[in-house]
Amino acid sequence: MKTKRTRSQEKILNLIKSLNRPISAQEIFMELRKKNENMGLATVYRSLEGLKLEGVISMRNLATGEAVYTTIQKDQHHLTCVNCGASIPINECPVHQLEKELQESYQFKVYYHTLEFFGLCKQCLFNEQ
Amino acid sequence: MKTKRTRSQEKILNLIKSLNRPISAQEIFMELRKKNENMGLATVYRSLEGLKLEGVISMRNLATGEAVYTTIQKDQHHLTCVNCGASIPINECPVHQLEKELQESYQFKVYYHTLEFFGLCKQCLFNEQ
DNA sequence: GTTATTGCAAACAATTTGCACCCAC
DNA sequence: GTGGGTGCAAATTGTTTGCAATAAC
Repeated sequence: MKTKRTRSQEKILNLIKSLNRPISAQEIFMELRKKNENMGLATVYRSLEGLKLEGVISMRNLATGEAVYTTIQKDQHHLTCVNCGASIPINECPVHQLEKELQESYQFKVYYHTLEFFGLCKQCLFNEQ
Repeated sequence: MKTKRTRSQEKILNLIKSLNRPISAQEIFMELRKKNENMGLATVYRSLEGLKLEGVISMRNLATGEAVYTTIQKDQHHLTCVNCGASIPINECPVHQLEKELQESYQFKVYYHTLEFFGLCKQCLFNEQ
């Protein structure tokens, strides 16, 4: 929607693009500090808000409730263990066709989707008995 | 895994079962209070933790970060608007087969999955331009 | 009597807000 | 000079923890 970005948004977007892992707002704050590109924590949150709205980054909540951000990577999903919180990436994704259909039937512009499986990982399954 | 539940867990599970909508921990606390089945907020959280581990309830995070709980309802997914936060339920779900395969290939006991689409709803799409 | 469960209040952590300052145009 | 963008600190909110009191077996 909006086209012009603030300097802070650019810095953050660059950082996120340069990583290939999800990163939390707090981590972004610290990473930028390391690079001497200091920025207030509030600004980090405000910038993420804008980028999210623009549809260039995705957000998901970890088992801890903490939110992490990435550039929109199609079809990177996870198995999350409700016991230990482990997050195992998987590659399969069967929702392309559905996404297309939803856009039309609901007139909803889909930026991305999250698909997460919750349960017990191999280890916890073993330890729990 | 565990079979015996605490009294608090039973109360909460009953409440959750009696609703057919997701409910937050805070709301559970207040609902129980209304029913004169008072319970400390900490106990609510501790009980939910146990039920989650047992695999009888599912948890998902709203756009606000707040966590809501339901009995495990197969295939109740949502379109979530990144602008206004609206959460539109949909019925379609194309991941059954995959879920089965994942259980086997990762030896991960899947309790449930979440599938959420993020983007702009009809209204916000319209207002943003 | 021993162990698990609970309530309360304090602690915590992530996020948001208020407000004064500042920089770009 | 005006307005959006920013930093800082305080406020808010959801959740977790410590501990003493209580209930279950």
